[in-house]
Amino acid sequence: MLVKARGEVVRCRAMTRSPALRDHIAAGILDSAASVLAERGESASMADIAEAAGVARATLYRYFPNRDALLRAMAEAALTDLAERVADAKLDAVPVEEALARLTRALVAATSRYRALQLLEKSSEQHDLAEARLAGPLQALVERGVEQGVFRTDLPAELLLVAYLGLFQSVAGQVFAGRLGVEEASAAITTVFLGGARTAARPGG
Amino acid sequence: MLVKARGEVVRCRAMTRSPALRDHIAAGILDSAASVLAERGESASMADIAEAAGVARATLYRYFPNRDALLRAMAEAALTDLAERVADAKLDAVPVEEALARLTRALVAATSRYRALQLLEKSSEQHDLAEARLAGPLQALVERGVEQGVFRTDLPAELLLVAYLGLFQSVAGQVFAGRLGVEEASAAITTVFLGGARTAARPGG
Amino acid sequence: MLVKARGEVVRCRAMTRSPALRDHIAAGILDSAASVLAERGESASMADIAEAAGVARATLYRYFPNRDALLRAMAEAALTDLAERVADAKLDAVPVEEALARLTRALVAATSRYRALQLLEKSSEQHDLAEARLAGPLQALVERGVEQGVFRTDLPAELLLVAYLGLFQSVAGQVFAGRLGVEEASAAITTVFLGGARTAARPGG
Amino acid sequence: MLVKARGEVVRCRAMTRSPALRDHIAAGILDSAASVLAERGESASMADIAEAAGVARATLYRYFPNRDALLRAMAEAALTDLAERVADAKLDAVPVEEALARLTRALVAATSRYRALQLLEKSSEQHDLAEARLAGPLQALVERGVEQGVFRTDLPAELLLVAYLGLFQSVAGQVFAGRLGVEEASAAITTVFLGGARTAARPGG
DNA sequence: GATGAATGAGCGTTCATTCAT
DNA sequence: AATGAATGAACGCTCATTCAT
Repeated sequence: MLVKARGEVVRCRAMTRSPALRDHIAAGILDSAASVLAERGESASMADIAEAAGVARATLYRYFPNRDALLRAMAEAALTDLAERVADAKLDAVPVEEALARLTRALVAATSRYRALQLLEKSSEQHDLAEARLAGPLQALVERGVEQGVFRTDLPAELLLVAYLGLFQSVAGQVFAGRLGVEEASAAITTVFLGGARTAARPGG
Repeated sequence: MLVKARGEVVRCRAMTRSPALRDHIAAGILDSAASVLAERGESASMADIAEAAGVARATLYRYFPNRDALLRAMAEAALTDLAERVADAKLDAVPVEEALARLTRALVAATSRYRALQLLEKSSEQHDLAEARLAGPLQALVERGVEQGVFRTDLPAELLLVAYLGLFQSVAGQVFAGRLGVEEASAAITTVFLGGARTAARPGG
Repeated sequence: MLVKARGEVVRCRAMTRSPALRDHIAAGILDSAASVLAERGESASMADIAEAAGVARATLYRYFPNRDALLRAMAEAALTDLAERVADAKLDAVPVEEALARLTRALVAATSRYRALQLLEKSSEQHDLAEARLAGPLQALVERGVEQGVFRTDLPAELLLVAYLGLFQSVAGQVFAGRLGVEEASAAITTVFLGGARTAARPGG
Repeated sequence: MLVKARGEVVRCRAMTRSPALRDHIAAGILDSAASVLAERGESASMADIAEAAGVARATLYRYFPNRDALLRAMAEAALTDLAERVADAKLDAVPVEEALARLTRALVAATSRYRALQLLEKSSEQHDLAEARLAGPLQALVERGVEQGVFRTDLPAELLLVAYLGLFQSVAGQVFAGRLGVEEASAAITTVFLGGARTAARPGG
């Protein structure tokens, strides 16, 4: 439930008192930030966020050294949440196809929190850094698919993963936008990706 | 060859004299802006852009009333450029698969200019408004694919398009990042999408 | 009737064509400027003035190299006007006291044009430079008064002049403000100054 | 000793913490501003003033919402200062003539601060509003003079006051300019005004 | 020679970030 | 440890002045 806390990234100031309290406040801030960001988009100011969280601006900075750190912490929180769901999905226990479907459904369902991540798509660091948590299991799954001969081998596994993520992000976006239900979106992502990544697939020519 | 021109968006001040000259200068500014933005990211200031373009900041504002307008104009310019390439690809003249491959190659190749668009992905307006130019032919292609029985019919054409775009954006991003060549990326996008969108494709089960 | 023209101050650009036409245009500009300045105060922009005069901003600059020059030209025009009135008053022909009364009446009456001068009070140059035209006769008058034993000799003539000008400016301001008629103002200026400057006057103690 | 304080004009932002500190800083800024303005004239930029005051431009704006407010505050401060000196002079305790001499000496001596006011002479508001503080005692003095038969009654007291102010401003200006010492200036103002305003004075005719 | 555009400087503002209390 | 204030950088804008046509 804790959100980012004494992790390796922040920890800059505010190291005293009970860490539990710290985490609690930090979590509260992140929650407020998430809703403010979701409403007002990335244009929301630190002042807005601080106010929504009920703390002074300077206090906000005590917890998150700068705007970027806050956003990254939010992403981290979301990713942690998603990673949990992925872990819960026991992907290893089922065939690759089934695992992919299950995974996708879980992620799309959790997608509302994921929204904040959209904001970070470009600050590339988090791709490398934070997404590791989520990407790990995905990567593993894709690699298993390759090894088991389910996925084509003419493309590197990383590229397949990139393809999946793009597909996911784009179609999941339709769910945000209210143009698609969770089920339809999940099915679309899964089937299109499987179709495109399966061994059988032969390029158009 | 001119880029944004006497269009409906800008035209705020500086409306006199030869429109051709105006457009030429505006195009130059957009070019400079594109490279600055590409290098320094969205953090580049208007002053930076003005300097790069070799004009005074006030002049910059003469041409683009504010930062947002400038970015939107850049997106427009990029889209126009891409749209031209798509038009040049004569997609109607060849089978859907071939058309898709050609289209993808053209877009990926032009992708460097496309980078600026990344910055705008979220200012949604342009998605609806400007992208129409580019989305039109793509949509048409996908719809042709559906009609000709090349593409699966259990997913709406729009969704297939969304899937393609996500795939494209994600994989093309690898080209930006220097992790992939144009050819590999194009092939990956094309084959994965075709595999996933083809009639033959059967959901994971 | 001509206003500033081929004088020693401006003459910067616009030296061609018929000097008559030039002067005429310049006079027109000064007239427009005077009314605009009178209405809007010194906050009136060059654009406002140019528009009121019916010329392009750049043309305005052709006639008056900068804002200051324009204002100075206006002051000059006003001063010329006043100087004329002073000359007409034949101050030399009458006793000092009478001359002073006449002079004051003439100046106060012409005071409406003088308004523009208010704006320049602080740009000291004109005190030295332009006011010479007007100050000359005044100075002469005061000096005559001193020589003839009408005015006190314990104060330098220049200081008496300064005192007169302050008195004039302040009381004449009441006429601008509509709080005083020309006659009352003139009488007040004259009698107070004469009382204060006359030989008889004895300091407070 | 503090200068403008929790008054009715400023107080825009920065309203918290100790008002004493606020006032102190504001006073410091006004002091710096006064010297900068005195040196460079009204052309001094907000940046110049901020630098001279040793604060950031943004901070300057925190204390004074705009240039005009700053200038007005300076005028207020100067007037308050002058008003204090006038109050200290105990004008009521001595005969009118002596009071006038004392007053004038006090004002001329304080005149260096007064210089900033020159800049504002035309922004009429302060004439009506702020000068009340200073004009009150002066008016009272003049009225006393009239009542006691010291000053002539053929001119309204207000006009005598106007005359005094004009005289003062003009002659005090010579002190600014370094062309006159404090004593000479004071004596000139006093004797000329008394001579002109005394009952005995008879108009030139 | 008159014009539109360009320039540079300043204004007033917002905001992320830092400092002093 | 939390706060208000300070900072610096940028934004969007206006305007006097200059340039190129």
